[in-house]
Amino acid sequence: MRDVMSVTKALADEKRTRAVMFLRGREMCVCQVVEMLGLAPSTVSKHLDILNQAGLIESRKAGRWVYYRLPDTPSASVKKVLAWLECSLAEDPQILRDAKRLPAVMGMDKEKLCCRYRS
Amino acid sequence: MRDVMSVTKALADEKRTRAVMFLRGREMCVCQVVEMLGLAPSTVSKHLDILNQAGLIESRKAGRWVYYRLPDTPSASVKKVLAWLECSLAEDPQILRDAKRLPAVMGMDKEKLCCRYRS
DNA sequence: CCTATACTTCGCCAGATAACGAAGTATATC
DNA sequence: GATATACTTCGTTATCTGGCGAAGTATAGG
Repeated sequence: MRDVMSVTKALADEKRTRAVMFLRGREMCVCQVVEMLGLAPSTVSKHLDILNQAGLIESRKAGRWVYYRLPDTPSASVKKVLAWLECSLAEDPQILRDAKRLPAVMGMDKEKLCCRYRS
Repeated sequence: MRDVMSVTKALADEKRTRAVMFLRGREMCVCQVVEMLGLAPSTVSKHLDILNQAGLIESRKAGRWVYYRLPDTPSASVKKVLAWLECSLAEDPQILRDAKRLPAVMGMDKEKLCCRYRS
């Protein structure tokens, strides 16, 4: 029960669900997610932690950066719920907007990107 | 997005998720759900409304009683999420406890059951 | 070392949510 | 009709949650 509830609660926030969706197929550091969601770094960090605790994403530390991605070997339960999101949100306008914007954010110079949220 | 969020928010509460689970394969009136969850009728009514709005259950009015059940023809999305719950919670202790108690509650005289929450 | 920086943790605040009982609605029964 | 009853709606309260900025942690580079 606790595992399932941690997943449903994690996904019961639009920003977190969007984050899961744009982590499909790529790694992102926190500041890239910050740029995509337009939230404060501390807020994004918390969101990512909640998704991580639910097993919906995992993290990798590389120097100063922390990269988040979908789990390499998700549990059967997580795999199913990700597949559900995938097909239920495939044509969602917000998700499509995010997907369209994603390449630009991924391509941005990290220096400029990370400095951005201090202005 | 709104549809998906209404589902995740509906399931982000343990009582509501339990309710979905014990509505599998049977209709229940509100007072039976009240008995199962141990909550006030007004609270249960609200929970059932939230599940209903998300398309996870539907209702049928019969005289003074309102019966709730899983949807006869769920959307593809709802069908998938119900299947996910089904398999992720199959062996959950709380769900098993509920399943064990369910027959007794279903077998109770409705008069006694519904009067119960006025004491 | 010392500074800069990428991220997290902490403390706080505003808004959302779950819970209840009381009041309201609708339907069966007398 | 009047009463009882099954449920819903409303109003209130306590708790949870999402948001921020400030302070803390850890790592790269001078």
